[in-house]
Amino acid sequence: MLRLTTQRQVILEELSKVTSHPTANELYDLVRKRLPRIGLGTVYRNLELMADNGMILKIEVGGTQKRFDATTENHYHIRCAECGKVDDLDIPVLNNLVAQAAATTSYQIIGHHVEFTGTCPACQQRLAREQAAQ
Amino acid sequence: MLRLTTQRQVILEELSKVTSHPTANELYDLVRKRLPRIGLGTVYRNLELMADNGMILKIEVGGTQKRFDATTENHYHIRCAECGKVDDLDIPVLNNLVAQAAATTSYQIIGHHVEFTGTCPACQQRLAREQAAQ
DNA sequence: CTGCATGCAAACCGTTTGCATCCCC
DNA sequence: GGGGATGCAAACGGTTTGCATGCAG
Repeated sequence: MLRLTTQRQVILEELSKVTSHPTANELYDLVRKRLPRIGLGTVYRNLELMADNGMILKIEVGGTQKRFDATTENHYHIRCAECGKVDDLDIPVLNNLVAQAAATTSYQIIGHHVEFTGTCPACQQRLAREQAAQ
Repeated sequence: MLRLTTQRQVILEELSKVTSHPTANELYDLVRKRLPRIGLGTVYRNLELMADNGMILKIEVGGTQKRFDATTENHYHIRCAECGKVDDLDIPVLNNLVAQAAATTSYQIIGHHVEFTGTCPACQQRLAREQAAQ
């Protein structure tokens, strides 16, 4: 089944090196430093494939682009409404919430995700500076 | 400020009539029955505008398209991994979660959203039928 | 050797935007 | 009358896909 190609290895390695929840394009830039001839399509195909196989986590949060994470255990995120940056949140996963939801819906539940929206420190400063300038 | 145009009224009315969290395109189809000459751009512009003014809720969940909701109070959703359908979940909003998150991040928190993933009843049946057929 | 995986480029789809015209205040 | 709002169509950005070739098993 899953063939162990150089591209696949390098994509996974580069994703593991980084904690920034990169988009496919950001990862493409990282991987291209080691494999200059890799195609963007290959990056997309492999990210999708590895996510399906549970090797990585696909984070489909608000904002336009999908993001990826080498940490596969469920955890929550906060996204900056200004710049789109995504950080991990260190709060416990609410497993009891799944039971609660299961009791009120006829869907068969697969998983859940909590996403906070906020302003990251850098954008807080920038906004304060811009306001002061007026 | 917000001018009360026919288009704006009709978009809001049609969104209020419906509980299905329509995408911009679905809403465009609904609105076009009453205003055949309305442009898709107008629908997008007004949805964005009304969301910014707190008149409607913009739901940026997983999946590709944004969805909209005339109910503006925070509530949680479940999305079918198969067909993309989105339904409301009748579980209480976790306001204490915001305090918990605030304590562990340097972001200034604006809000939060919980999204469950699952298989909707219709897709459960379809999948069972497809499996039986093999 | 076989067929899955790749590189490349074109297509796709949802969304945004520029512009001339319109019409609400 | 003036400035925001509209309709239209073109542009945009992220993602997917078709195809000929390459390479892992």
